[in-house]
Formats: sequence, structure tokens, C-alpha cells
Amino acid sequence: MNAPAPKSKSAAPARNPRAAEAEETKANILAVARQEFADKGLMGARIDEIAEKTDTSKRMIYYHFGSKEGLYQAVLEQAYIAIRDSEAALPILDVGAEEALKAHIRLTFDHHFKNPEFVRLVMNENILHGAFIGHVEGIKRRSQNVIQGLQAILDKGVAEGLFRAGIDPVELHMTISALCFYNVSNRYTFSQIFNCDLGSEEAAARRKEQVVDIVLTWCRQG
Amino acid sequence: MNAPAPKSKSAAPARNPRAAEAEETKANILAVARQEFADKGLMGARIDEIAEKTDTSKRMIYYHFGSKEGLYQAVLEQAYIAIRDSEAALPILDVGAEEALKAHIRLTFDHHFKNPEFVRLVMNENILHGAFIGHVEGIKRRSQNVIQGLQAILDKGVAEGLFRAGIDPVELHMTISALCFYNVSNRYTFSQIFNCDLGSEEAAARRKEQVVDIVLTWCRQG
Amino acid sequence: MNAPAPKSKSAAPARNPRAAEAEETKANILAVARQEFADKGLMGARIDEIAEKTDTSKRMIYYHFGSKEGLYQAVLEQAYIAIRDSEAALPILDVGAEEALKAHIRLTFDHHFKNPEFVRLVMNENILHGAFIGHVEGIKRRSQNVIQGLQAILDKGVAEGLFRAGIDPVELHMTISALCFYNVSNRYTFSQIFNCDLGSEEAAARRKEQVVDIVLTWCRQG
Amino acid sequence: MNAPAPKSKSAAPARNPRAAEAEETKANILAVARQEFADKGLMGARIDEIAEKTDTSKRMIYYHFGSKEGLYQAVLEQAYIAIRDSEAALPILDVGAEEALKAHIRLTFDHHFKNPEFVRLVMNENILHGAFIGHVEGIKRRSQNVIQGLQAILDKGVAEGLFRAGIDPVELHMTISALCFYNVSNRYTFSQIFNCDLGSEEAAARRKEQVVDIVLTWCRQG
DNA sequence: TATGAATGAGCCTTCATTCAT
DNA sequence: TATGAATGAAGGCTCATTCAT
Repeated sequence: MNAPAPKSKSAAPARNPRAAEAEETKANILAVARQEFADKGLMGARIDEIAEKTDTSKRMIYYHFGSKEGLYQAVLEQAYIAIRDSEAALPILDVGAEEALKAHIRLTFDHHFKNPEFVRLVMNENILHGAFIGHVEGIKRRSQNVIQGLQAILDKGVAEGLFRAGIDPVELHMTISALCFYNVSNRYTFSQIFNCDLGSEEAAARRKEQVVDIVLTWCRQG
Repeated sequence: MNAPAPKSKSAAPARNPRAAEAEETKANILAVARQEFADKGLMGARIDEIAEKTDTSKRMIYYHFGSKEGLYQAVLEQAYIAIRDSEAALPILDVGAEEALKAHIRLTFDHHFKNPEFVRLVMNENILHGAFIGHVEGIKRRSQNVIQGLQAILDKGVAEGLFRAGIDPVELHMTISALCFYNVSNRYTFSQIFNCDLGSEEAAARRKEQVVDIVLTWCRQG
Repeated sequence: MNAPAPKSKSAAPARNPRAAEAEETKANILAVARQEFADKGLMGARIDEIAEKTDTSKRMIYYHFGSKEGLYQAVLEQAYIAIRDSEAALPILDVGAEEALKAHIRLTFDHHFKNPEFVRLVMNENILHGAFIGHVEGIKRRSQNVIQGLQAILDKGVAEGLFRAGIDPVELHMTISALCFYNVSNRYTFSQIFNCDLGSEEAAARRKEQVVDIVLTWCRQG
Repeated sequence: MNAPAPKSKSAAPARNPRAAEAEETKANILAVARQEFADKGLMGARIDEIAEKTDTSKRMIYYHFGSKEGLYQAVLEQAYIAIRDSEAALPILDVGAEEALKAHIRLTFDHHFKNPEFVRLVMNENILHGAFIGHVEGIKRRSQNVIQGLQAILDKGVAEGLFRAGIDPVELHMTISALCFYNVSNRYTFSQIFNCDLGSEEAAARRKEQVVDIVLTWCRQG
């Protein structure tokens, strides 16, 4: 049976019809697994449950990913690629440094807010003492892109006489990241303790501008 | 149930001659459990392993805490009480608002840095969607103390003409908390991705002053 | 062993004030244990639960009865003594044989109906293959009284020309017992299967007369 | 859940090549479990022990039946189906009502005598307050068959001028059941108390005719 | 490739019982 | 006599993983 020419599904060049189906299967498994791992962590997630929510069977998980940890690794990888790609779409510098930085912060904030799964996967990976992150391919290279982007913004800001000199882009990234991460990562404990709802759109919108303010204030001339 | 009615957590007036020893046993179990839960999370920790590292037996864990979750709850409770008590020792206001705020931030930063277990317990609790934090007795009341302390500092700062008016103490707390939390919570992923060691004393010392700077800058007059 | 010499089982003449309290304690434990064993059987009942419902402590159960099985044995003993004593109050023969037998049947039926605990203890003992009944002191002797009573009734009935000759009193006892026992013992399954309530007073009253009828009909001349 | 959706209990059309073997496994487990539950009751039986006597492993019990209670439920179900099917083979009415009823009583008596496991399972279910019988599928429907059969016999007997009118078939069933049940259910206590052996073939044969006699006498014209 | 059946190790929990005071 | 603390053995159940078809 000759199927129509393989549509380029994802990045993988599907050389034959079966390969296309295989890619679909893998993508389906990954999508379910991402949710489960994000929801319950590596230890809390159950292979049986993941398999059940899948369009395929448990056997396929082992066929494609080898083990629970292999699947987790694949999920983690995919999640990191997504945010780095998102950040790579950094605002170009035909706007001023301030606008560029604001845009970057808002983008970062939104990515966290809209992708709590990513945040929770990172939390879980830190619970695991970062045991898997090192094996994520290209993670360092991709992350350097962000740093370089921030460096460019900082340079321009200094040149424009708006930003202080001497700001380390990695430390700037850490500051932005910390402020964007916390609202999602600590959502449950903070909301319960302080009687609020960090998950609401309003709280997020308000906090986003506050984060922009905090970071910009810090970058500006003394 | 097999377990006795949960007794007063602190040193109960030893009606029973062996009550003191029992408190020791409980404290010993709690100490081990805190480490294990912080290290591996609720799902990852094993009761058998906890028991083995204890001076007593697995049976005693169930006698005193009823279940794995009961033990986890007790650990969480203890951890929150510790940080809130630490914060309660807020510097008194015979210093200026700036110094008071700086001291508070440094205290908070240090508490996180020196108690990664606390940070990891909170992470884990958020992984669990905050399922247990609500049952921690007095958590809201104790937390209000921090907010009131910050409010006092803010008021004084405004009175001194140093701080902006209109800063919400809860939002200030969130900012401080986020910046102090991240360095510990995301230590492993961040360190690996950016080739650094967030766990080192030097990195911490440097970051601590940066956090002080970020927060103070934000609070000062525009 | 440390256990005290088994004291006289029945109401011992309290020679000293402490002995009286001890008897009270034992009686209290027995009352609770009877309920629990009747409710859940030997395997289903829990020593902890029995102790908790008691006015005294778990230690006392072991002090007075030695073990869970010892307590069960004591409960069984007490229950059998009660029904045999009840039967011993057989209607005297200044009434006719028919009336005497009717009275005996009604007494037996009522005792079962009003003491489902007894029935359930006997059921449980049979589940245990009668492992403990043999050790119940005087059980055979006491039971012979019933048989003798029935024999007397049968003899009188034959003499009166009302009953058939040749009826074995043990078999008569078995028949009566079976018909009185079933309504209580199989109450739950029968009621659910046939949409009725064998536990109701009305059902019992109606059935009681039916049982009287069945037995009497069988004893009468052919 | 780990267990698969409960499949049709009877021989399912083997869609899967190994389904037949699976049915064998289940049947093997059920056979062992029936013995154990009948012998020791739900609480007394041990999953480990059941597993050991099986051709398969403990894990398979949970795979196929989900829990100890699930297994017990399946055993109970099977047992009830067996007796109802046996009763369904009620003698047809080309014999007279008396012969039909006699045959039915003898069949019932024999089923109890030859299947003490069934009797003990029912006893145990009543110890459990009938907690599971309600979930046995089709139990009421199947039981109605017996009642209808008895009604037919009664009607014919009345028509033949042999039986009294107005006998409730459910009450007749209760009488028969009580008399057939007791000999097995109370075998151990009765035998020990009255120095006999209700389990012997001779005692059973003698008692069987007695039961026939008791019931028939009761049904006949006054 | 795909499916249901099967597995062994290990997990959380409970039990009857005894000890120390 | 009485109480809370302690215990070892075992009980029910679940997990990630592999097998047979």
C-alpha cells in the first residue's frame, strides 16, 4: 500500500509512510507525558496512567523512549527548546533599549504564565538535582542566545545613556527569570497564605508591569 | 486509627514519665524526614529509607504521624514555622527604613540560602498543588506578621521621604521572596546551563547585595 | 508466664474492694468485645478498637484475658451460658405438651431474634471450624438440659396422644434451632435477594408463628 | 487503576490470542480463592497465601481482580450463580407436586451438603452485613426463578388437592433453605455440643429425608 | 508495530503484643 | 493496677518493565 508522500510532520524527515505515523505516535506520547510529568513530577507520574491517556499502548512508550526516565528526558528537552525558541524571537533593536528590554521581559513573563507546565518541569528537574538537564542537547548553546540578546540590549542602553554600565547579562537574566518564575512556581503556597490568586489574569497583568518596572528601574542610571 | 491523637507539637507538659523520650523520638523522625522529603519530594521519599536513617523503627513513624502524608505535613509545618519565626525577629525600627529593609532582605536571603531544605519543601508542596499547606496551623496568621513588619518599614520610609508611597507590602514581600527563592530553587538547572555555581558562598554573597540593590532601588523615590 | 491464675469466671464474690473493680473492668471489656467480635468476627475485630471502646486500656485486656483469642473464648463462653440459661427456664409441664413446645419454640425464636450477637458469634465460631467451642466449660452438660426438657415434652405429648412416637429430641432441637437461627444469621443476604427485611418486628412475629406451626405439625400424629 | 476494565465474566470471545490462557489464570485464582475465603472468611484469608496456592503470582490477582475485596466479590458471584443454576434445573412438572417438591428439597439439601464452601461464603457475607451481595449481578433475577418454580409446584399441589392454599413461596423457600443450611453452617458447634457428626454421609442422608418430611407435612392439607 | 498478560521487587500500612514507668 | 511508647512480622497493594502472540 503506497501512501501519499509523507508530509513533513515535525523536523524529522519522514522518509516513509510508517515513519510519519511513528512521529505522530511519539508526539502524542510526549504531549500526554508532558502534562503528567508537569502535574505530578517524575516520581509522581505513572507510566500506566500516561499510557492510558495516550492513543497508543504502554509498549510503545518503551519502544520509542526506552524507559520512564527516557520519556522524562525527552519531555524536558522539548520544553526547554520551546522557551529558548520563544526567547530567540527577541525584539529586534530598531526600537530603543528600554522598549526592547520591556518587550523581552513581557515575553518572558507571558511564556511562564502561559506555560506553567514548563515551569513545573523545571521545578521538578531541580527537585531531581538537575540530573537530566545536562543531557539536553544544545541547551547551553541555545541559552547563550538569550544572554547575547540581553547583552545587545544592555549595550544599546548604555550607549543611549539610559542604562548603567557594568550590568552582567546573566545576572539580569537571573533577575528577570526569578521574577517571572516565582508567580507560577509558588502560585499555590503563596495564594493560600496571602489569600489571593496568582493564577488569575488580572493578578498576572498587574504583576507583569511591576516586574518590568523593577527590572527597568534597576537598569537605569543611578 | 492506630496513632494517638496528635499532641501539642511543642514540649508538652510531660504528664507521662516517658513523654520526653517520645518527643525526642518524634524530633528524630522529623529531622530525618525533613531531609528525605526535601531531597526527593513526597513521592520520591521512601518510608523505609526514612525509618532506616532514624534511631527508631518504621512502626514508630506510623505511631506518631499516622501516615506518610501525616509525616510530610508535620515536616512542612515545622519548616514554615521556622522561617516565619526567623522573619519575626525583624530588625527593630530604631534604625532608618533603608537599613531596616536591607536587614530584612539579607535575613530572608540568608534563610533561604542556609535552608535549602525549606526551599525544596516549598517547591514540592507547589508540585502537589499546595495540597497540604492549607492545613498548616497558624500559617496565615504568622505570615501576616511579616506583612505588617514590611508595612511598618514602608511607612517609615515614606515618612523619611526615602520611599515611594503606594507600595503594597504583599507585593514587596513577593519580590523579595522571588529573588531569594530562585537562587536556591533553580540552583541546579541554572548552574548547569550557565556554567556557574549558585550554591557557592561567593555567588550567594554577591547576589545577596544585588537583591538588596534591586529591591531598594525599586522602593526609593522615583 | 506473668498472667494471673485464671479467676473464677462467673461473678466472683468480691472479697476485697479491688476485686470488685477488677470484675467490673472484666465485664466492661467483655461487653465491648462481644459487640466487636459479633460485628466483625475474630479476624475482623481489632484489639486496638476494642480497647478504645473500653473504659480501660489495652494492657488490661492482656492482663485479664491473655490474648485476643483468650478474650474471644471468654466472650463465646458467656454467650452460650446465656442462651442455655434462658432455655433452662423452660415452661414447666403443668401445661399440655403442645403449649409447652410452643412456648419453648417461641422462647428460642425470641432469644435468637433479640440476641443477634449470639447468633453471629456462633456463625463465626463455625467459620473457625469450632476451634474454641470445645473449651467452653460445661457446654455439653448445659446443652443436655435442653434435650432432656424436649424429651419430657415429647413424652408427655405421646402420652397425651398428640405427638408421634419416635421423635429424637436432638433432631427436634436441630429443627427448631435451624428455623430460629436462619432468620438472623442469613438476614442480610436473604433480605437483599428477596427485597424484604427479616430484621423487622413484623416479619419476625409472623415468622415465629410459622415456625411454631411447622414444628408442631411435624410432631403431631400422622 | 491498574486492573483492566472488568471483562465479561464468562468465556469472552477470544479477540486476543492469549485470552484463553488468561481465562485459565482467572479460573485458577478463583478456585483457590473460593477455598480460602470459604475456609477463613474475607478477613481471615491472606492474599499471599492465596497467591502461593495458585499457579500464578500475587500480582496477577490484582491484575485480574483489582483488590482482595474484588476477588472476594468475584468468588461470591460465582458461588451464587452455581446454586441458582442448580436450582434452575428444577424437576419438571410431569411428576406430581409432591414428587416435584421432594426432588427440589433433595436437590437443595444435596447442593448445600456437597458445597460447604458455598454455605460458608454466605455465612461470611452475612458476617459482613451483606456488604457485597448487592453487587452480584443478576442475583435477584436468578433468585426469582426459584420462587416461580416453587409457586408452580404449590399451584399444582393445590390443584391436585394435596397442598394447602395460601403458602407463600418465599416463605417456603426460607423454610427449605434454613433446614438445608443449618446442617452445614452449624456443623462444627452442633457436632461438638451433641457428640455427633453432621458432616457424615449417614447423618446427611437421614436428615435429608427428615427435612423432606418436615416440609411436605407442612404443605399438606391441614 | 501493537496488544493484553505477566512479573518481581518493593512500597505503605497494620496487627497483636510487650515494655518501661 | 494502669498508661503511653515501642516493636517485629506480616499484610495488602503498586510500580516500572518485559513477554508472547
